[in-house]
Amino acid sequence: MNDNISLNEIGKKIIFHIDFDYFYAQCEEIRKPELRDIPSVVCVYSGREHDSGVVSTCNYEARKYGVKAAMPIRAAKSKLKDVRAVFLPTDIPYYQEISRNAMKIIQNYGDLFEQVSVDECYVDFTKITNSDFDDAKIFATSLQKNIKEQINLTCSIGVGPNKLISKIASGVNKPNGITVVNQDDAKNFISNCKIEDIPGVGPKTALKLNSLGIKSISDISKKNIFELRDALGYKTATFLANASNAIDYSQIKIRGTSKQIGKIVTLKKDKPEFEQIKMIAATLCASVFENLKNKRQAFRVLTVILILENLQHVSISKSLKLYSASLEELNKNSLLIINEMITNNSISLDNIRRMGVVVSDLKDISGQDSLLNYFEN
DNA sequence: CCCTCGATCAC
DNA sequence: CCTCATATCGAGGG
Repeated sequence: MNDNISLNEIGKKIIFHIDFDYFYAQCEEIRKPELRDIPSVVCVYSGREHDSGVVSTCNYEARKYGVKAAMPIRAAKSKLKDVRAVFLPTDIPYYQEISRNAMKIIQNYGDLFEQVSVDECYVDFTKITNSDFDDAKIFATSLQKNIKEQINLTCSIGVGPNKLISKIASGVNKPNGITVVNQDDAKNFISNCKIEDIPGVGPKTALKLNSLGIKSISDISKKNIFELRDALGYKTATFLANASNAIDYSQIKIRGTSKQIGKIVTLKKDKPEFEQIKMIAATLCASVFENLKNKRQAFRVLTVILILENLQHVSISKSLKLYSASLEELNKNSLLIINEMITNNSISLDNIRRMGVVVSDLKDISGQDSLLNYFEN
């Protein structure tokens, strides 16, 4: 992390966090406007059993009935059993296309841009606003209007002196909201947030903080930093201590090529034979390979992940001596690892719930003919 | 330092 | 009942 920034500069920054509202469900509304009036739920069907899987996202009509992201599909259906509602599977390529178009509009504002995910990005508006938060509000309004007019997509924007504040701010007025928190208000703003509002603080970290007697954000700044480090580790402790004072040194970072590519699937409920496991592994490898090929990247590290029936994760990885872009290599090594897992770690086949293949330590190989030959196979 | 593995987060 | 993909951190071993 680059903390190498002079103090004068920090106070002047203006960062936008832009978040597309209920994104997948809103994309579906864009192509099927009739969905706007009824609860709609976009689902990730796992295929394990009928209707097994979770809610990816849903529109605000569905939220009125208590439906939420990450909720089991069956639970969502039960909440909506008495009303007309629509359940749809995800169509990621379609959402990506809408995302690309919207992100393009945002990038046209010119300054430093970091896309965090398909529906989220940060933009540095320091220069274009001349560090004026009133100007920033006008830009946010115009940006929102442009995206709405050109793509028919609504978004929520948080404006702050750093990524942390803008990220939290974008969640304050949703959907279609703008929340501006200037430098002077930032400390007060963060003090009134809940601990779990801080990005990076999930259930586990909240629990650890609680056991230190920390229940509010101002409790964090009162806590001894060394105690905090012992409990949370250096990075998280430092980040949180700063965050509790509305300080965030993290920089907007243009994201290049991916650092890892993976594919994970849920197995059908019946007890798998080893032959089936091998076939699934081959499918996973083929999918990862496709992705690798499209991105023109080679890998050096291969990881196989098993998720057991008790939801425990087990993973084994192997580093190759050389970078590889070969499906053969991928297949061969994934099988080696799976064999090792089953023999060494005494994992029985019918205890496997999900299986995944991930490649990492990736290298861009576009333009390298010798390696590209691998891809033609 | 590098490697491997697990944990955590958040989408 | 419990998806899927990615990034990051830290511990522990070498």
